[in-house]
Amino acid sequence: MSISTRRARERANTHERIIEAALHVLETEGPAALTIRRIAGDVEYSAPVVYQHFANKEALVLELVAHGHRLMLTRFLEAAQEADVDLRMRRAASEYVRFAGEHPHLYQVMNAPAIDADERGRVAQPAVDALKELLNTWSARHDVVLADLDEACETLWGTMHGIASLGYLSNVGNDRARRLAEQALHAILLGWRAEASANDQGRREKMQG
Amino acid sequence: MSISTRRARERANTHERIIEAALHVLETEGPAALTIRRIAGDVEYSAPVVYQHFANKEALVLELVAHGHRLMLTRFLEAAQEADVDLRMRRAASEYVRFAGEHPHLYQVMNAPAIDADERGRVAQPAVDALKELLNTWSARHDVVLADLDEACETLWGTMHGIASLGYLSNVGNDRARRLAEQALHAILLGWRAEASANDQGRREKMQG
DNA sequence: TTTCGCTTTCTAACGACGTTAGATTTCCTA
DNA sequence: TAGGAAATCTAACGTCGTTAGAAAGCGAAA
Repeated sequence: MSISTRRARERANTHERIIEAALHVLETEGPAALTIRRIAGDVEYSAPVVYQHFANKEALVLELVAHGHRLMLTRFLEAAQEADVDLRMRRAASEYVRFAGEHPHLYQVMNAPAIDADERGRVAQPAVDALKELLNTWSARHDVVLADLDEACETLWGTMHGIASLGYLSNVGNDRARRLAEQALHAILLGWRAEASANDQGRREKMQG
Repeated sequence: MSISTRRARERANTHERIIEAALHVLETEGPAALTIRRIAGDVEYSAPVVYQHFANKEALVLELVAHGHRLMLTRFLEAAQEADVDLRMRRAASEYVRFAGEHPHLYQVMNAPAIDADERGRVAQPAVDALKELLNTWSARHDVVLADLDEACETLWGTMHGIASLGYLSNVGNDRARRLAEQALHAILLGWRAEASANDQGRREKMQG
């Protein structure tokens, strides 16, 4: 038994090393440098060895995407330590954009259209759930009844992604993008609260009239 | 003179046909199918001919990006026909997302990280200016003094791009994305107005106290 | 200890890509 | 109608992802 377990351990180790090497190349040299031969060279193997661990390049890249989302979730959960709900949302937005700025290439691959939408959805689910919960407690805290929590979630997610994108699509730097994200979040939440209180007022007037 | 002008005309014609062929391939079959050989074949030439009209593939793609932005600007200006400022903004947002949904591959290339940020900024400038003007009249209409018009513009742009991205990044369809965009825009504008009126009230109280 | 067989790993290759050099053809001019 | 410039093509280079088949390594049975 000992020998096959050792083999399995070595196999798993190589698997891990390939992912690490790929991640390193991606982060330091960008997606164009991320070739199978390069990765194989970095782990001191020939190219075909990579295919014993991953069906194809896409599968390997998907692992990097998953890794990226786990990393992002960690950040998110750190921000969730914050006691105050409003500050928590603000920090979450800020950290999201900061992540995009600190790992630009990884972030770009995480959100590349080439990645299958279902797969991306799968690996991003935990982060989406965390956002959903956060948004839920926020709405409870401010007595704001959101018409559709999922839609509100998507709106926030999309907004943050769009503004984070500005960091590399335009020449808006990351610091500025972070400020923009906080402002946008602030405006949206304020808007939702304004709408909610307007609805309340409308309902009250109807009751009285 | 007649002969060299004819040559120039033919040259320009070929140039145009290459762009059209490239655009057609991109829109109907996606970026993966957009190869030099394929484009050349579609205009019934051999591959190297393309290089007499474009320095390299990137330059050709940049023309497609520019074309896309012109198309988008057209939509934007159509939406700007709307008399009411608020409806105009709403329609602009809606049309932006609709464009992304109707030309998904073109939109993706327009916002691909591989495109140089400066070049993108150059071709997108007219649209940004139009948005800036629209936002300006909106803020005048509602007596909202935006702290920084450029930042507000970037925020809106980023937000719309992010939500439009949901159309292909996640499984949010284009119809839903368009609704989300309208809602997000509505919330942000409401938030800005709420903030502005809060500032006004604060100032008034200070004057009185 | 030596040979067998399985696993691991490598070399070589395929087809497609962007791109370039050099041969070939086309077409105007003298 | 011959010469030369312009236009165009064929062939190739180096790179990519990927696969087939040879070579090597290594634990177990004779």
